[in-house]
Amino acid sequence: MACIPKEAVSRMTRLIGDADKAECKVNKLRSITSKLDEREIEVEAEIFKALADPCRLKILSLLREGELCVCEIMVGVDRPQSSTSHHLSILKDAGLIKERKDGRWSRYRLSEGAVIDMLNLVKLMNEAKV
Amino acid sequence: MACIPKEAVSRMTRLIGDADKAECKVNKLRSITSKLDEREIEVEAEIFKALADPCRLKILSLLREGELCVCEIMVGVDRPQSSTSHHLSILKDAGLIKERKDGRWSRYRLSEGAVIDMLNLVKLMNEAKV
DNA sequence: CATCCATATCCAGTTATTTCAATATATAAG
DNA sequence: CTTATATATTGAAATAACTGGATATGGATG
Repeated sequence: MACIPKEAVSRMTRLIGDADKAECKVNKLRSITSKLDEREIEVEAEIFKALADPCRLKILSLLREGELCVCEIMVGVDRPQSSTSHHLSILKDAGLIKERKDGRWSRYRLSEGAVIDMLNLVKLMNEAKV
Repeated sequence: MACIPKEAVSRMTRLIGDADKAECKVNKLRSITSKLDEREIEVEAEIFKALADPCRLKILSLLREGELCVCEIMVGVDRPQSSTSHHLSILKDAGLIKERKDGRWSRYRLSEGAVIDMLNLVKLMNEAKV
């Protein structure tokens, strides 16, 4: 309850007309968000944040072709090493890609699961917009 | 070609062993990213960015129940008016929600299409992580 | 047309992200 | 055990994003 918006409650009363019904709706709305797991939402936002960068989306496109090591990804996205490595760690922390150490090389691949579905979906949404 | 990582190319030669094969792989990797539409990726990142905030995820949860006006959303997410309005405009610009003006009230609803699938998918990914 | 009211926009302060060079770590090879 | 090499981490500057109060906009109402 960071800032109880009393202002909004009175607006709702005007909107709905009946003070009791408005009160009821307030409780209903609050119950929806209070049932949400704060931690879980945080993690979901983290996953979306990892996807919210053009360079990282390019990395994921590259990895659709299969496992690649960092130097190959650098070439694919045309970025310096430290930058590439940083993006990879964000994707890994979000669980979108997996790492496999192979001597001094690090090989990355897409995580099994919903990553590809996600990328396909957003492509669909984009087309729908236009 | 912001910064051609020659360093990476020589690494790839060492990784692959054969200089010709390495050259070939470089071209293949570059062709993947050069075929990507820069503008399209930008828009996709924009969509993910809109989803990458806990408050906005809460708003989308609220709207799964149906159309709501701004004052109701304020109550649901417990944020001041300007903040709520700002988040709504980001979601709208990304095409995730639609607005309907009704006198001086603004009513928002989820866009038809893939929004809900997206939210369900990320929930799945989250569970898979744990 | 003056006023009220719901929402949007602007603004300034704060915090988070991106970027890349420089440095650190860690594996391999001599 | 010293050197070379592949990647990770750090640090610092630039940019972008979030927040909430103040103000503007635009519809409704008298």
